[in-house]
Amino acid sequence: MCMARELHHPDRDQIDLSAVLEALSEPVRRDIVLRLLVEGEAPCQIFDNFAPKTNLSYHYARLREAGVTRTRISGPYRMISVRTEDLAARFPGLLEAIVAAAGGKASPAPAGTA
Amino acid sequence: MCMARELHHPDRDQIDLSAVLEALSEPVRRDIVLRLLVEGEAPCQIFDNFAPKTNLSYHYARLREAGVTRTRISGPYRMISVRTEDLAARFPGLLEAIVAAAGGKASPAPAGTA
DNA sequence: CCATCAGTTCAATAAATCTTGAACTAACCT
DNA sequence: AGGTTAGTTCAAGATTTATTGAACTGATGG
Repeated sequence: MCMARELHHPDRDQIDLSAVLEALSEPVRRDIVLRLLVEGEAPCQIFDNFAPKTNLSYHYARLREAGVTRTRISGPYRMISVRTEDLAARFPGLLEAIVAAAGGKASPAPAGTA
Repeated sequence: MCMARELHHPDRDQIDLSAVLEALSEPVRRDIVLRLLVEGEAPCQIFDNFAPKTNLSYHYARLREAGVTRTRISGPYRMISVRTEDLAARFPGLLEAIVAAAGGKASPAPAGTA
């Protein structure tokens, strides 16, 4: 019913390993993270060709609630970024290993996005 | 209906990142892997206090089909082990990072198992 | 104010996952 | 053969996850 002005993000210490692995086990979510690591902070719309909007919204929420991403409201946009420092502090090397593992077959690099 | 004599294991090259992450996102399965890394190859029964047998059997299958573990039939036992070399070759550093991340709150070390 | 744009929430459905009891298999022991 | 042990398969229910259309919110621009 309400659209919270401040979105919930878990504290660094509360980031749960199961939640992170689960979040990153989903290909669309992993592609989002991969792309964000290249782009840095970005508006959500850069992912509009990854899936229908309503589905993306669901995936954003899962990533955010798992502590993998941070979402900031900036005017009409949601700026999303990976919580690299928090993840590195809590689970050293984990994100790097997953990114490296996914690197070979990363996001399909849809035409007209670079 | 049939109980295959040879269990199916994916080839090293076919181990899928999503499947591995998904397999290791489950706490019971992660605890099994953690314990196996300490014990080396072990009969399944060492996990009998982790969960009901029928449930363990399900988790063994998921780990095996994801390419995380290998199961070998030895007389009346199933010997299970982690495919550390295959995982290291396919996804370098991934298993180590997950183990390190889980290390702090590893298996509950149930009494009378050491 | 009205329209639009970015993205969410709701509701409903489909699909996958988890869990367990009951019945089973295969190997071993006496 | 009969009994035991190790672990699986089947069937069914409970829970979770994924996906989508419709309706919404909140900010911006005419």
